[in-house]
Amino acid sequence: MSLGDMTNLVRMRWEPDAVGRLQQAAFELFSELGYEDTTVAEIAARAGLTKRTFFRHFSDKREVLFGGSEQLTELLVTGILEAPESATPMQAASAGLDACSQMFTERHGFAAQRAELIASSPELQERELIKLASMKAAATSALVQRGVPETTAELVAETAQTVFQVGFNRWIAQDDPAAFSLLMSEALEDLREVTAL
Amino acid sequence: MSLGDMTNLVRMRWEPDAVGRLQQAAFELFSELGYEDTTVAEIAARAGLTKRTFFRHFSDKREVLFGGSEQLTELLVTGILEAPESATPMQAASAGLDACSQMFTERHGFAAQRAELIASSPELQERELIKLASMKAAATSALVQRGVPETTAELVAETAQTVFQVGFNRWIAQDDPAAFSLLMSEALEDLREVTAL
DNA sequence: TTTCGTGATGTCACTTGGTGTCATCACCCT
DNA sequence: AGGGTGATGACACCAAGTGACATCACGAAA
Repeated sequence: MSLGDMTNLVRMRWEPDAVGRLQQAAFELFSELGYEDTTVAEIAARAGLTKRTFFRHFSDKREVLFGGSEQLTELLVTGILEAPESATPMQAASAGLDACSQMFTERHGFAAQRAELIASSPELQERELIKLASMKAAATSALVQRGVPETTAELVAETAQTVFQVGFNRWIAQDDPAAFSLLMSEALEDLREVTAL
Repeated sequence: MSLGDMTNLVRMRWEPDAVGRLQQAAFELFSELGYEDTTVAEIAARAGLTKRTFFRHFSDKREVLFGGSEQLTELLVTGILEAPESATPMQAASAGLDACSQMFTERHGFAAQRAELIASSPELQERELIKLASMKAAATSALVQRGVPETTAELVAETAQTVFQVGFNRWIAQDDPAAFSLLMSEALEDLREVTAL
């Protein structure tokens, strides 16, 4: 089988990083022409590839915009699992969100652009929502792994998603990339106040 | 063609209720063959129509399963708006959920079947999620209409969605169709406990 | 009764997302 | 130099949607 493949200085065959080129081309074209008016063939052409190759790297047209979601899920899950044993379920979930803050802080501008693009297309919104749901499911099972009862875990994960959605919207609506964790905490605090009534 | 058809009040042209026939045919075929393995042409054929006519009544293949969502949204919104003026935002949102209980209670079996079908297909899950998001947006603006500040309204609507998702899952997992409102209340109570920690 | 307008449907051609299959080509290893 | 391997290209194909135009069933007016 393959032995001497990808060294870390990676010189892949042909032009390197087909995935990256496709993502870049797609982001540009979606921004220029709009999602619906961009064709997969156009994306592939700008990346110097063909339609068929696009679909070898991405399961569908939307997926090209959702590259980092697996890593983000992993950050979230490990953040939950590595929370102190004494932490309540909700505190563990918050730790999970905090563990994601670096990823977001480094890409404040990009995240905002991307969010705007997604907001412009129902198809992309649908995909975004199911990605969030998938992360919610991952968080649930991480909580269960911590010994939290299933029903509680589901509720906490659902609540964490609420906190994230509210906090994220506030985060991209302001200028400070580093405010991520703070805004998440504030969102949770506001949620407590609102449900208390 | 058939003249003595079944309508007792309204006599539509050709066979009556094309929309209903398409919904029925789609639900049957999705259950029999699965969503992905059912073709729009097949659905239309079973309803005695053509593919083109299907797309005149439904904007896409998924939409045929989401008929009642506008009415449900209206129930939710009027429930929120008609809550007593003294109600807190969260109480108003709960009143909105309560206003939906009749709709659900009457269709416990159907709702469960439908939920199972949706759970079987990512495409359908995406559509379900965006419908929920749309209802959340409607709830938000209803709350704003009540004088609730925008940020609070968003948070409350998001929280209400959490309550609904948890409560709904518990509702279809048990036998009593009438337990809807009760399960919603319990979900909110559980959420309070969990976030308090 | 005849005619006419209207709305729902059928027909057909077309674009695009997505897939299966096979050929090709660049690279690495022996 | 030759062989294996994995990424790509080429091509045919299916299904979701859409636009344009014809058609048909009705109700209403003449």
